Amino acid sequence: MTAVRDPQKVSSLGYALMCLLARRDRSGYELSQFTRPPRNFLLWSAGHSQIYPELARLTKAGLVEFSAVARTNRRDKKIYSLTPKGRARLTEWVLERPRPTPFRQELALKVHANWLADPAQAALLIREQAAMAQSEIDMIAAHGRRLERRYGITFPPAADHNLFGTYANIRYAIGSRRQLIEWCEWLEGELLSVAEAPAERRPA
Amino acid sequence: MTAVRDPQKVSSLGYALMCLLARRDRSGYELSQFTRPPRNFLLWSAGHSQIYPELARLTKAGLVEFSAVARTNRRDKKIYSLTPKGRARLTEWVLERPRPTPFRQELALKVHANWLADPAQAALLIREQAAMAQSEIDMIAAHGRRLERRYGITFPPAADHNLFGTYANIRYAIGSRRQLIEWCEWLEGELLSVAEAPAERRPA
DNA sequence: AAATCCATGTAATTAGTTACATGATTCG
DNA sequence: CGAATCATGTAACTAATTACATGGATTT
Repeated sequence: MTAVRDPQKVSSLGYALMCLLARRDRSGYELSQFTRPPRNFLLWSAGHSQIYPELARLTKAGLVEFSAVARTNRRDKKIYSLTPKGRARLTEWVLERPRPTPFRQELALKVHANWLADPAQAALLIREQAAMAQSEIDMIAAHGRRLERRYGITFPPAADHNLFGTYANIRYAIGSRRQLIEWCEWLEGELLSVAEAPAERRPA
Repeated sequence: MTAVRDPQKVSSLGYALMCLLARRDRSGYELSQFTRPPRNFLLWSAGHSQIYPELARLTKAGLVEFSAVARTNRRDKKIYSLTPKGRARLTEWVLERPRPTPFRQELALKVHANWLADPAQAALLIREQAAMAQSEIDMIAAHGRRLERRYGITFPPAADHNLFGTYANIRYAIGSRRQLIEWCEWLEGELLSVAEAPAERRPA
């Protein structure tokens, strides 16, 4: 009675890879570039060690296939593509309700337990987070400009353009970081306001 | 050479539980209420099946301890509390850089692959997401009001108040959802603009 | 009477991370 | 000549989800 996983069931990561393959054929290595910085902020985070086995599963399920590209003195390169079956499944899936994202941010924990620490030092941590968010915005915006150049378009693209989804996700990624920065700035101000209070009025 | 995990190493979930116990002693069941809706948006998502083993690990590591409360006709209830060692560890940890949150939202994938679907139907999905975010905002705001009543305070609390971290996280949770709603509204508008275009101008 | 809450756990499986392993090419 | 990039994989482990299991008390 050892349960075996339904080989037709596709994980979120599987769909992420299929989303990319729907646009164009790619190798596992190329796919892995989308799941790590700076592109990971737009789609799905994953390491390459998760991607290769997932591609094997998708292949077994008949949702993707690959052609081996032989190369002199090197291991074969596998170029994956969506099968018609894979495209059909992906197209259905796109309109289904996404599963809710579990909320797990260490920063929230540290803010929750903030009262244990010195406010001035906590403010420093928050300032650093804001700076990181800003540099991520810069990276993402630079990536957007690269795309505009490469495809000879200007953002925003029409909503039925191939790259519209990517643009929408860039917009989201930047917007959510701006919101984070605003929050950090408010938080830093609050923390500094108690940190700056005369020492006699604060507990040792 | 089978590697065994360092019993002193604490997972993020472990710190989440310690954060809660730093405020007051609680049972495993009570802790689990914080890690699922509606409170999960403020701290850390987890199921109870993850919490009970984690409490056992923290106990073994000497970071928390419990006193069994005997109850007639019922299984003992365990009330956990932070040990001095646990409090020290938590206090150090609060000021350390949080690990980056991996980005994994199915919605982003569906938006990426949006061009495969009918824009009018995609717009519906997006509208639904915005509505969900709004009802989450309402739940979180209601939770905030409950806290104000229960502790006889008015938000915002002073930055050195016990509940300041909770308030800050409520603010973040609401702000990020507002930002999501704005994005959804923009996105819906864009999708409808191509959906409403005369049929002759769109591909079948 | 049924559903939900209180309360605590374990088992099985899937998902994700970190480390190990290999080897050519290209760039500075 | 050393580092980064291209390229593909496996092994070991940690984290998270889903399902199984139990049972009294309270609410509808």
